[in-house]
This record gives sequence, C-alpha cells and structure tokens, in this order.
Amino acid sequence: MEYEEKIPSCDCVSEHRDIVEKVRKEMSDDEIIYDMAELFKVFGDSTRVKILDALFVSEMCVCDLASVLEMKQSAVSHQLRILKQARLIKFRKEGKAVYYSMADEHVRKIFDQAINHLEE
Amino acid sequence: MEYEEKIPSCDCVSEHRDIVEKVRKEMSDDEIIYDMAELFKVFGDSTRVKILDALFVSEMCVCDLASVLEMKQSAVSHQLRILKQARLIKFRKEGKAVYYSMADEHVRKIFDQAINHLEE
DNA sequence: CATTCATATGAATATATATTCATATGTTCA
DNA sequence: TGAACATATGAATATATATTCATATGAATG
Repeated sequence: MEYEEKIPSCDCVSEHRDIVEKVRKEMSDDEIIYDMAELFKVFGDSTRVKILDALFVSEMCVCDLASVLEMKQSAVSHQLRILKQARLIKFRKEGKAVYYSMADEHVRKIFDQAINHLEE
Repeated sequence: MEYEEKIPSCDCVSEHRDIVEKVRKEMSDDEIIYDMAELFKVFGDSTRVKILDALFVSEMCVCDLASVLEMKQSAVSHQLRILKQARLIKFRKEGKAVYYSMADEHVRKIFDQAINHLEE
C-alpha cells in the first residue's frame, strides 16, 4: 500500500501538485544544469574575465598576461589552467614561451549577452 | 627624471612592451569586467541555474520551487534573493504567496550560448 | 651539460559563499 | 485579535576556491 508521498523538503500545505509535476518533467537534466553552472563558475571570477577580455585583443604569453593584469605569474598560470580545462582558450608553444588565445567565438557571444543584460 | 617603470608582478625579461600596451589600451574597463564576473557568479551555482531553468517552464511560488528542487524553503529563498538582486527574476505577491518568474529573455539567450559551447 | 629563463604545480592560507537552523515578518481567516 | 501559514532573514557552519610562496619541469643557449 502506497502512502501519498510527502516531499520532505517542503513544509508548505498549499503546494500546487500539477505545476510541480509539469515543471519536474520539463526541466533540463541535472547533468546539463550541473555542467552549465560549472561553465558559468569559470566566468564568475574577475581575473578570468579579464584574461579572456585581454585575449580578445591579442594572443599573449603568460608573462605578458601577468604584466597586463599586474598579477603574479603563478596566479595567472593557475587561472589559465582552469580556462584551458573549460576549453575556453587554446595555446601554442614557441620555445620557452606558451602563447594563449581564445578557443572559439562562444565566449564573445556569451559576454555580449551579459553586457546586454547589464546595460539594460 | 623618470625611471623605466618596472611592473612588479612580472619577473619575465622578454616582455612584449608593444603588445602589452595595446592590450592595456583596448581592454574593457575594470568596472565592466567586475560587473560581468559578478553576473556570471550568479549563474555559477547549480541551485540557481536550476531555479532559473524551472522558472523557464512556469512561474512558481517559493513553496513549489522548494518542492521541485527538493530543498529547504530557506535555502531557496536565500538564492531567490540573489537572483532578484541581479534583476534576473521578478515577483508578484498574491496573499501569503510570492510568485517568482523570469525577468526577461537575456537569461535564455545566455543559457543557449552556454549550451552551444558545452555541446561542441 | 650547466645555467638561465618561462611556465606549471603542490601546499598553505585567506576569503567567499551555500546551506541549515531558528526566528522574524507579514498575510489571511476564523 | 489570535492562530496558522508563506516567506524572509540573521547567525553559524561547512565547503569551495583564489592567491601566494616555494619549487618543479622543460626548453634554449653558451
């Protein structure tokens, strides 16, 4: 015999069962939501936004990026690793130097939409 | 008499002065970069992404959202406040209940671009 | 092949923040 | 007006993460 399932986390009485069911069905999969949040987390740091913004202008080596951002080389390198893992930037090696640049046009588009929202 | 300014944070010798200067000039203002990072920080949490994703389907009261997300009412409420402050959601009051919904179409567009990147 | 230079990385620290609990606020209705 | 309900919020805790320091890796060069 089945009990009417009581969702433990909502103590409200006037829950709208139909709406809740509909939304549960139509929502994106948890994995997509998780991946999106992870991607936005990468954008959610001003150092990384600044790096991307700088790379829009020109490819650069780590040293130059550190100079532009006025930050320690190691701090920049740590952040570059995160951007690289998110496939937002790419790199090429030339002797001792490593030159980083934007991976594709998606970031530009995402940034533009963000600016649209901020300017509104 | 001016000294050649030594940027303290970059200890590299082979800095490319011209590139660094160019990038410094063409980069976005710090304030814009900061604001963008703050906005993305709001998107950078799976609970908040899930709330927005749910509100794409339908407006809902806090109670229903808590039910959909299987989270405590207070946790949802705290996150709603952050989304509200970022002007990503709006609300209307109806008796005791508060119904939340999407503020505009920007979020949809930003999410779509993010998905584009993830699917690539 | 030893040195120098550019970058990467591990550990430690400091800071930010998501959730929970307890409770406050505000609304409805008897 | 008092009881019940829906939401908001402050404080505390736990967790995540950005930066720094120290050092490792790896390439060029004399």
